[in-house]
Amino acid sequence: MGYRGLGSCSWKYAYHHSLVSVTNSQIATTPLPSPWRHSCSSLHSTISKGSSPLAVLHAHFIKNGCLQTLNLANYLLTRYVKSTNLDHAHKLFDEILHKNTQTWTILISGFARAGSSEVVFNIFREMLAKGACPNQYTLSSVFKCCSADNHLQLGKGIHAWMLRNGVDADVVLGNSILDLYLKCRVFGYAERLFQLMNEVDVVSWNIMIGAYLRAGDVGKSIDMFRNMPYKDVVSWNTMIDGLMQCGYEKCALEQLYCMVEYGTEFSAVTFSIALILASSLPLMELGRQLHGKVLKFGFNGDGFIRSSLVEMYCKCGKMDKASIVLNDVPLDFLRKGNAGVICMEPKAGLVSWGSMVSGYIWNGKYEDGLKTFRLMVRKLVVVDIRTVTAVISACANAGILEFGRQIHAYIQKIGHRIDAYVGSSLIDMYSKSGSMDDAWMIFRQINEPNVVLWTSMISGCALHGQGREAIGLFEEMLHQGIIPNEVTFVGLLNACSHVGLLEEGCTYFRMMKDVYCINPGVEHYTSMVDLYGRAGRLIQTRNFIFENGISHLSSVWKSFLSSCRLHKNVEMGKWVSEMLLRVAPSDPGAYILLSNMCASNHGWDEAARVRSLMHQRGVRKQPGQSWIQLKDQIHTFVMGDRSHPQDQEIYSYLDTLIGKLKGIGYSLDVKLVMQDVEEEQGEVLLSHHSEKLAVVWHH
DNA sequence: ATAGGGTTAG
Repeated sequence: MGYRGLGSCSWKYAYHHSLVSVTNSQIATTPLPSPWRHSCSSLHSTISKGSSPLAVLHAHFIKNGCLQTLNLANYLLTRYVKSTNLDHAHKLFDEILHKNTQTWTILISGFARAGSSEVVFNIFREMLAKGACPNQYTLSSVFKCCSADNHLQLGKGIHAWMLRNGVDADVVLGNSILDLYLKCRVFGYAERLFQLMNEVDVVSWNIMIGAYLRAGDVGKSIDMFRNMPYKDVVSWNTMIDGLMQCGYEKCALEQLYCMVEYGTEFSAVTFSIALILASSLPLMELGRQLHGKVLKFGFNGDGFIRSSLVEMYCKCGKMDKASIVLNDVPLDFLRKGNAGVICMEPKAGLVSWGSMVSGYIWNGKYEDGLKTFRLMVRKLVVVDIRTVTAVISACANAGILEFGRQIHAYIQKIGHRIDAYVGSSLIDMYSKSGSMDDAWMIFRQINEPNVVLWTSMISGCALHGQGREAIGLFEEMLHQGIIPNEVTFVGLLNACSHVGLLEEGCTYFRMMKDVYCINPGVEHYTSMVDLYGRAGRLIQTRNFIFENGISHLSSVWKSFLSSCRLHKNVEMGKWVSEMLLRVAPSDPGAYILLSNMCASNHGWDEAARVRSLMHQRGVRKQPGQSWIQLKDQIHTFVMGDRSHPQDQEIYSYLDTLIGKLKGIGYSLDVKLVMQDVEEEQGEVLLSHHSEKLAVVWHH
């Protein structure tokens, strides 16, 4: 085992024979070396006194000069790495004077597993500089870091070096190179490598299929999935999860049933994925069956699965069931006295607590969410920052600023540093709820070159129509060497279109394609159509749509239609709405927009015809709602709503307010009402718009 | 030693 492939290569440093032979001694797999065994009993007393066993061993090695015995030193190094004590590992590493390939490799693979890519690259460079010869393990660790860090150049360089020197890669090493190329989206290279590899195993196929799914190429991945010679659990998991991520929930469910039929045993990951599937469909029945199996197979101690269960019940609206899962301590694990599981438990438990809090928010039960969060804080000392992040994100999407603020305060109280993750979700929350000052404060406070962080600030500016600020941020970001991604450009283009910065928008769109090689997605195209349309360049808009082959996207036509209305171009508007209805016959928005446009030109008959067509086709529109939060309570309003306990007061106050507004020259744009109602009635409907009701309640 | 699950932004 161990060293192969590189042994025969013409490694350019000559003195490697000795190193290579040492490499062949299999330190990590041999039983404890004898000096260690001798000192075992003497060590035992020291260890039991409470000092760290590894540190004691380390001290012992230094005292007896064992560190310069390579296999002993490597053994200790392995122990440090396995206990994820990387600082100590590095220190020990520096103390070892004569390192062999294995010494370097142990350290490199340790840091690679911890995700410290930069450290790995540095050690690897040092290793080459010292003339040590990397083996298959070393290289696959380095490749892993390359793919985690998107470091295509380095990976390519090493691969080229391997080819030049006739270094064979075994399957594992081949797979890590394959993974690198796929993670960096150079599919051509990956495909050629896949064909040229001497040996291809399940993992290779899984890597390929997973990559195609991530890229959204469902057809190709299904094709490969069918043709692969053997499928393991991971293959099925990858396929089911990927289909779900691509929005093919039904297909994913089908594959899940196929998997059962095929006879592949479920792993913990399968349960986790299947439960997420059940909550996104949502299929309560499937979820309950899965829950039964989870209990049967004893997977209920797994934090991921528990939180998926909680989330599933929350999404199905069964909060009581969710809270039962949450409070169900896995007694099995306690009884077995499985120390590892119990140690993991607080963290895993927190994941499900976080899901529970998010679940309450999802279901609009903010009070319960807050209560659960407080309980969580009281019961568990350490709060996992990741779950807190998810909760903040839920707050942002539900628009409950107060809750988010409390969590923010809590994070500061426990003294946790606000990193890019939490920061991004906080910025998102503050900007969505209108507190731009707070958003800026967080942004300035973090000062990290993180794309998501900058993107959330740019998007926040876009949301508030601060186009110039967004552009300023973007330029500053480029100046700092941060590479923008597709989401960054969504925010930036939106900012441009909101403010009507046509020139700038076009420049950035070109920059995105030409400089950053990002293929525009639906959002980018829609933004561009919006940009041209709002600027009144209707012909240009039409040309843009056909030139880019995006006439199948309903969002594009909807934006175009709004622009037609904005610039009162009825003729173009009619044509656009025909296109829209052809593309999206079951989208209520299409009918509303069209009927609105007819109505604003007094084409009441036509407007009514559109509406009846909509009813005929069974398309229904959800009425718009507005919320407002006062203290701990959320008040919900629908247009013309009379259900609020204090509706009398609200309406009379609203009428007084509108009377006053009219007195100072405010007029309601009756054209904005889509129905064929009398002018007067239209005014009433508009003035009782849900947002107005909510605002009035506030006073 | 290589692949798979839930921290952030549209």
